[in-house]
Amino acid sequence: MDKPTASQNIPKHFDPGSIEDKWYSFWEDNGFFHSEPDDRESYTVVIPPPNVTGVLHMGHMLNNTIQDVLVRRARMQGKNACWVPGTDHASIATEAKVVQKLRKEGITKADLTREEFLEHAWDWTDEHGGIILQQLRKLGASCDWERTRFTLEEDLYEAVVDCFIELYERGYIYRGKRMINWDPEAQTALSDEEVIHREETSKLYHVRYRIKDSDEWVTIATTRPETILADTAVCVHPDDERYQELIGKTAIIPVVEREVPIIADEYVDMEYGTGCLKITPAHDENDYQIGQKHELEIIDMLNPDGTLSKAAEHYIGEDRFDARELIIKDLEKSDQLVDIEEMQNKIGYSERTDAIIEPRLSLQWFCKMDELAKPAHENVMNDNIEFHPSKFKNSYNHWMENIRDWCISRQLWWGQRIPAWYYGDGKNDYVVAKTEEEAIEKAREKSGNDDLIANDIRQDEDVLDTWFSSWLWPITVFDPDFIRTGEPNEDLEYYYPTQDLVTAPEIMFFWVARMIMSGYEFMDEKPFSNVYYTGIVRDSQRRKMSKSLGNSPDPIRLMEEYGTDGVRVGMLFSSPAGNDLLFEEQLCEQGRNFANKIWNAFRFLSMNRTEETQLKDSLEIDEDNLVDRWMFSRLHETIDAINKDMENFRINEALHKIYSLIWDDFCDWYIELIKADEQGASIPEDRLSRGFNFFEQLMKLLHPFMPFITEEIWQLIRDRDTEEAMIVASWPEFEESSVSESDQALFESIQKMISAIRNIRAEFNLNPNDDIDLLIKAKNEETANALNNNEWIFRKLQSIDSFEVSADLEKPETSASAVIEGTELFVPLEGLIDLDKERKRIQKEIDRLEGFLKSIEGKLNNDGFVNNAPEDVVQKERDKKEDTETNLEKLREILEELDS
RNA sequence: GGGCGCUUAACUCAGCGGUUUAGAGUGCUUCCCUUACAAGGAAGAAGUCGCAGGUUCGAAUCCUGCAGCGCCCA
Repeated sequence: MDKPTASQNIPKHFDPGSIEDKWYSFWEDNGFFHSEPDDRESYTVVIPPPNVTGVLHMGHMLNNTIQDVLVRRARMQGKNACWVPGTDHASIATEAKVVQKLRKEGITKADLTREEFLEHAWDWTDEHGGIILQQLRKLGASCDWERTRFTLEEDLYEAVVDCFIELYERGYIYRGKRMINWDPEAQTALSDEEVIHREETSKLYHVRYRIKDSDEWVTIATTRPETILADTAVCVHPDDERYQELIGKTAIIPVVEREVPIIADEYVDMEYGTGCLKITPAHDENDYQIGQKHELEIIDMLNPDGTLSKAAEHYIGEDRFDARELIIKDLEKSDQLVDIEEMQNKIGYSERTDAIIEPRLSLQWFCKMDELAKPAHENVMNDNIEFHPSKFKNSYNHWMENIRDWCISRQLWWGQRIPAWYYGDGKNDYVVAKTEEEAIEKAREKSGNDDLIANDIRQDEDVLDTWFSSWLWPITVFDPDFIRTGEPNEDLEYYYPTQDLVTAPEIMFFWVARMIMSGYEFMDEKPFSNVYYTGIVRDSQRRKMSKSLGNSPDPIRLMEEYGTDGVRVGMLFSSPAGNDLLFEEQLCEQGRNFANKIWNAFRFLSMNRTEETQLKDSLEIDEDNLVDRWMFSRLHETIDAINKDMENFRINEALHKIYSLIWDDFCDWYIELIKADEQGASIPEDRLSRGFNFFEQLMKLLHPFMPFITEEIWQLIRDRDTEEAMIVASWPEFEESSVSESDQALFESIQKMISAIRNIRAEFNLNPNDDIDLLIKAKNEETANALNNNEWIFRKLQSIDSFEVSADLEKPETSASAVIEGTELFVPLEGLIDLDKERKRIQKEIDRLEGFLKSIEGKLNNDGFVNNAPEDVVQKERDKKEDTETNLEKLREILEELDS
């Protein structure tokens, strides 16, 4: 490939669209993403598998960019980096979409057999599946695509079934009738985590119940009056003086006219409502507990679709909310509705269908949590697994301490079918087995009926919670057989435990906690060492970006418009760990502009290159050149800082540092200073070579963040063999000896002097091309020498006629001046200078320094400070005081002379 | 109700070990199309770090309380 040189036309604007696909294919085709176990240290990340039929949104964009940054850096560090991609079948979400699609075609789920439905679901998956993986490629994700997994693949499916059987045999899984969250829309049970509670204004209805054989009434309060139909008791607090008389009497439930006992239980809050509680054991968790305690009747008044069942006796077939209206009218008619009060309460909605959740007593499969949770809890609290940021340990701790058994069965078809087989209607007439044959055998044994045949048993119709499959992800992506065999294969041995997991805090309980549980249960080892929680991407009104709100920009469009590198940088820039990110397109613009800046730095260097130019293989600075030494020192200082930031997952900080090193140090100063000495001339070869060498180092540091432009430039700088590609280039090594504080201090003080001169030019409207004379009265001989040696820096950056530096220099008259660290700068401006303006300028600086001095003196005059603060801190203040006093003195002198 | 956060420039946010009268990007003002880059350069204005206490020699930073906002859990 020809390297761009002076003779070629390099476009002024970087065009990301023209190179991204090229480099992505190059990386993929050459196997750079692929990992096989070897002798190197492994660095492994498993992707949080997105919904198989989903499309990329901004949250994915952020999350996967962060993963890619971590993986690419690890790869450059020489680790065997493996990022396993894949998708999740997302049981309820996908099934809901398929049901919706069928509905549009006039088909309801009930019309279909399980097999027919699954055929539709697979068609849907084939049609929409994998789009998101394609989109991840666009984002530059360096995933090992050969390891792509899908949670419903045959062997992963089998692993989940194995896991169920194994945990059943270990005594963790049981079947029971318990209060669960029922989604009437999807008609399935949900786990506690799948219910979203939202605060709303509701009505609290006060309803009076007649006391049997008396004219007395008791008034209860409820937000769900339709459930009155299933009341089986009224409950008061045993210490409530208002109701002592009533305890033990019988109340008559309105509308259904059922007689129920009035019981006493300390659960009742005397302050809430009327202090009288209606008890509906079938439709409220707490009522259920009380019901159990007092052996109350349980009346289930709801059908699975949320309509009223025969057990309700009234409004049968009506939806529960219509029934609510109807019963209110009837209560009014019978004069039993006493009051309607407005109040705030939390209402549970289905995470997926947004239907209002009905607590319902139901026979489901549960996974016991206490034993499984123990090591998972401990090992996060003791930082064996580190959370970043650590504040999330608190919510994790709280959840773990209050953990409840996990409802794992779902009344759905899309997922891993529960391997339980029933041979009768009795509570325990079932066996858990992997195949029908095994089930028959076990059933024969358990029932004692040796004549049982396949027709006598039927498999459980339900599937398992999606998270019951994805909690095995870090294990089964490497070895799906492990759950069954207990013998790790080579991959599992090598890659497990993985290193880092990057995910959103909202799935800490759904997924992270459970992966940790399954990791310890099956592997006896953590699944990962670090969990990095990203922020939530919000819009400028702080709303979470979501499809339904339509407030999320399409990331693909953004990448096309701003370039993938630009969008990646834009997202990372304002995204510290765990803090939400208010996304605006402007962020992408900043990223794009940065890419363009880099491109033009490259363009400039290339324009000074000819076919004959020889670049040195590696960076060797000119030790006699302060600018080289300074840049080298800054480079190493930054390598060190970036390494530390990355180790602490302060990714945005690391990005800021490389951004500033490239833009502020390299472009604004280093490049300016290696420019040719004469207009129209080319940069001498050795200087140019060092420029390129530095640039190569910068590109390496930037590569994890901006993979495309860095690879493009890397490849345009030299001809490289495939294995010399940027993606596998070695991460720059930090050398402490390369950092020189004195070189940096000297150069920085020269930078300040240049800025001071520029300020003078701006204040007095001097054209950049107008020559000035510069006289510098150095604070001492040493400084005078140093500045004299670097006269060329001043001349390169400023149009200067005469340049004079000395420790004892006679001040010129009518000049503009500045004092930098005790060194005085004079720019004679006879005729041009506005003395009044200059006086004000100097006075302003004096005021600033006086304020500064005052604060220093405040500290030094404080005995407590001088006696208690560490000596070096006190000394620093003394030095500052002295320097400031020197500067002030000089400025005052200058001002005096201006006045005379 | 319990827990966790947040409140810093006009806007969006950094500020991790307490010690340069607080940083970045955007926006704003002035100048500059100086042949790498106007998607740029230079200079500049802009903040009693939510409020009130406390600890300390010293607090945006640690502690307590309050207010406002947000999230999670029941």
